[in-house]
Amino acid sequence: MTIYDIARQAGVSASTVSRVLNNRPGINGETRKKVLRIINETNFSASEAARSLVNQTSNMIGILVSDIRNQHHIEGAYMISQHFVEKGYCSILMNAGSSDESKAEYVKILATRRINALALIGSTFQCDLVKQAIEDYLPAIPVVVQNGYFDLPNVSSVIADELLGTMDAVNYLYTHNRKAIGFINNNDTPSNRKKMKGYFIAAEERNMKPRIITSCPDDAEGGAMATRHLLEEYPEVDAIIYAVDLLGVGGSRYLLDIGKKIPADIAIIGTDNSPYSKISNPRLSTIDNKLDELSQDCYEILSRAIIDPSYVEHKVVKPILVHRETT
Amino acid sequence: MTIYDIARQAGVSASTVSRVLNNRPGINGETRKKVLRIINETNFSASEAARSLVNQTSNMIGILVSDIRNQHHIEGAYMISQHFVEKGYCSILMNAGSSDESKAEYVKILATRRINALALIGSTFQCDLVKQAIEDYLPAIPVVVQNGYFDLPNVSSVIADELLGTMDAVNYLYTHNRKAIGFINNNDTPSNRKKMKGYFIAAEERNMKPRIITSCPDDAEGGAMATRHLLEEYPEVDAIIYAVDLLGVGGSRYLLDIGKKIPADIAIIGTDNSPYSKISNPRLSTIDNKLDELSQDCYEILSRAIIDPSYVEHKVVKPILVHRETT
DNA sequence: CTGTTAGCGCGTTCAC
DNA sequence: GTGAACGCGCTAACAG
Repeated sequence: MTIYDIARQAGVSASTVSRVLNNRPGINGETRKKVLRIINETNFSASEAARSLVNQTSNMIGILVSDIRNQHHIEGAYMISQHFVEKGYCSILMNAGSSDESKAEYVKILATRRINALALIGSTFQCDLVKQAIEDYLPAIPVVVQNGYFDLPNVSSVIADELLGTMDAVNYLYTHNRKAIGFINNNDTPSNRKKMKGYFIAAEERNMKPRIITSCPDDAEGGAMATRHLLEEYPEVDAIIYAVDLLGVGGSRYLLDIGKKIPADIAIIGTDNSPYSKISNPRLSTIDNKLDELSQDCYEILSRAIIDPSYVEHKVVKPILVHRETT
Repeated sequence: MTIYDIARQAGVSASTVSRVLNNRPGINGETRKKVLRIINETNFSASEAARSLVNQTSNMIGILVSDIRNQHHIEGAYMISQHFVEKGYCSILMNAGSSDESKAEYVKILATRRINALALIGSTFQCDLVKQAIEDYLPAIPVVVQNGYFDLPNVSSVIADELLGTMDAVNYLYTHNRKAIGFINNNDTPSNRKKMKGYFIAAEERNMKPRIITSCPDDAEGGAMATRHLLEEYPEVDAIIYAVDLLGVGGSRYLLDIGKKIPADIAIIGTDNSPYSKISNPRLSTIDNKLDELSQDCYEILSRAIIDPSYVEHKVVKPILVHRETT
């Protein structure tokens, strides 16, 4: 079913149908009505492929997330997606996978679909392959990275100052009488590197020996295990900062299980102010990296850049400490 | 940049470029190499819009979820998406919103994109508007509903027998000496109606008075509140089944806070075997509706139906009870 | 093995 | 206010 079929049934030409479809002015009211009637009767829907081809624009916004099952990334994707949908775009969300290769591949896939803008959610997109893919295949459309940075003329960034956030956490704990503060990291990402760096800097400033687990499985179980390891190596630990809330949830559960009191014996601070931190028992204190604010900014930047392709912005937002039951 | 540009630079015709692009056999090795070189040098990527137009297929799979932030729906979407991506499809995930209107609207949007297949994740898609939209706009492509059913020739379904699951939970509690079993529901969905129906049937079979909260906010806070209401009305309650794990997490926290022992005083069973149930403290016993199995089945059915458009299947999977620390 | 031609479904001139 | 003709970028059929 094409506009020609509609045209024939309505006794008009295809261009008239096209005009009706696109709400163009300068059409006889009766003609318009008749065409509209046929369109509805036949449940006709115009091919976006054909439209995209002639209009040279797909009306689509690409949103890439390394793993859509990740709660705080999907929240960001959600926010951006909803905003664009409201503006009439068709925003398509894709799971880009964990490897750099597959992320770059997805950039290319979206390029073949001729998207109008691209949002990359998460610091792990910040890698050479993705940068290269953008340079090669999307050199001219607006791109924004949530929590990552590229030195490219068409890509903006909105970054949480996680180094500062972690430093604040260490300093808070230190000034509240914790002198053996540990840090537990899950995996190696640009974002986590900033957190660790913040931890090291603050520890050094306070003349504290760093007590750190640099990697563990990315779940509650992993947090528990890593906590055990940390305590085995540094039994004196009286506070732990976790690179991710979920780790802290597992860790606090483990500490409770072995008879520690929280926060009396050991204080705990997670990261991200995720739903997990709110519902865990005890409720987790956490470094709020303001991910929702980041996403909001991503959307706004992209919106502007779609109108003015020369628009690029690099923004940094400051995290805050949220105190609940573990500090 | 089009294949004509490539053709000119390579000194061949556009069809040769097209053949190279599509790995068609019967091309001189040298010619192929030269074309490939130019393609790489120029970072050319073929327009999918044009391809879709001529091939009459977009190579896209639509996946609709009412709210992508919902953890167990996104898990399903993830699984289906990954499978199709491996098969070379471009699977696009969209947030269809909570209203029936917007869900139907998204069906239409995907129709204009001429997707090859559609997966609807969640029982809330089971409504007249969506059914109508499928009939009108996607009457001929394979559709599958996870946890919902339509009487339409092209739509399959994979359904969790939640009625049975809830009955099992009631019966388990009853045979373990709980005689005042409550049920807490969040919102009105086809899926939740089945759970409540199961609860009512089992309660009646055991001659138990139904003790129920029919709606509450869809979060831990809401679960806590609803639990308080339930206890106010029925102080004798010695077990509670929650329509959703997260409600149970909030509920158990509330019960602990007011000094109840779990499961000694009150046993608790959630629903879905979600991550929340695993990490909560105490760890939640839960009705596992096997959502991952459902999604896997959705994928398999859709795969088959893409090849054989007459293929339709309606499958029911049985839930099981998972016992952890609250029973 | 390769080029020419036509057409996919739509939007957009430019006539009338 | 409306239609005819062309072109968007690509693939397929047919020649050669």
